[in-house]
Amino acid sequence: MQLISRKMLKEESKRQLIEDMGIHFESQYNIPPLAARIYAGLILSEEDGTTFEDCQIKRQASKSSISTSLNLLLKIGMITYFTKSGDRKRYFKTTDKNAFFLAKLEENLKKVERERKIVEKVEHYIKEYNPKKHKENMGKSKIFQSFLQKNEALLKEAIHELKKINK
Amino acid sequence: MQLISRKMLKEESKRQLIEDMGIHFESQYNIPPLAARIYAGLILSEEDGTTFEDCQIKRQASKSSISTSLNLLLKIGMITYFTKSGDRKRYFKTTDKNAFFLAKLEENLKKVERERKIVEKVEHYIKEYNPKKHKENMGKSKIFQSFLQKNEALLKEAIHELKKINK
DNA sequence: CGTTTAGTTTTGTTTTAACCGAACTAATTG
DNA sequence: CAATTAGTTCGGTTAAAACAAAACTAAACG
Repeated sequence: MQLISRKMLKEESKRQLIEDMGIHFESQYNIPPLAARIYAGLILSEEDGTTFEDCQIKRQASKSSISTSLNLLLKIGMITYFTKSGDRKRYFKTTDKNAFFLAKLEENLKKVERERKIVEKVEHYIKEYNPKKHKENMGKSKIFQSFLQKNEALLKEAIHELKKINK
Repeated sequence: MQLISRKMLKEESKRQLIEDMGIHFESQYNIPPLAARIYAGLILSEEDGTTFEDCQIKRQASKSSISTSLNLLLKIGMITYFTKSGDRKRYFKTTDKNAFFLAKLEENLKKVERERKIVEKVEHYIKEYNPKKHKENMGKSKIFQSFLQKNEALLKEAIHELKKINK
């Protein structure tokens, strides 16, 4: 009785957690809902490696959708798989946490760099063609610029640290 | 001749810059393409305040779309407008840079906090129901955690600075 | 008080995203 | 080599996003 209730508790909290994680991953990694939940499921999975079929059962989705989602997750490097000899199935699992986190940081860095480039272009344009506005803005964006710089530094530092550890 | 070519250069670089900024704003602020380009246009605009009609002409879009877009930008606080007495038109302009940047930082902070909460929930679940995996992961996510913390601190610092200046 | 003006609202249209079902393929197995 | 297995591919459906056209409204001007 107590055991059953504990198991039900676990199932329910897992279900809810996967929903929460799913929503988070959707926006964080820009992936469709199902792929996000599959990924969440793999993170929480107790087995070492989860088959295509198990994903399908757990997510209650169609074969084609599972196929698409797994292939997407593979393509963007969020998951990998291994095989067992004498067994045709593929066993999927999340990529190494550090490797993935590194990829995420690098992407983040690119984003910040893109942002800085845009800001620079804008400043340049305004300076060139709208000097009045440029003078007004002078100094106003200092905090913004310095924040972007610090953020970039923080990212670079973390990336450096991770790379050092990984090899 | 030289003047014309300089003007054309300006128009072309403005057009291109608005496209680039548009794409950036779409993803950065999660707004539709047209709204993003309108906002970009307002940033680069030389006049102090741009009318509904001018937006329409510059963006070559329908009245209804312009209406929807401007109202969206107003609602989420990216733009404001002022009026001139004896003139029914509204003059739109971007909100004060610092105010908007502050809002952006605060949103960013919320995102990071949400992320931390999710990570905590996951750790808690794994610790509770999958102690083996938990032991394996122990320490592995240290860099990640510390990065999140530093990032949070950086954001909080910038927010604090901005608030101090703004009042 | 009718008409112009400035913008809104309502009702499509088009495009894209996310998913599914069913037919298909390629390897394996009895 | 027939049948099963593991997964892919190829339409098709549904829902939502982004925009537009045209009718509408509310103020204000002559």
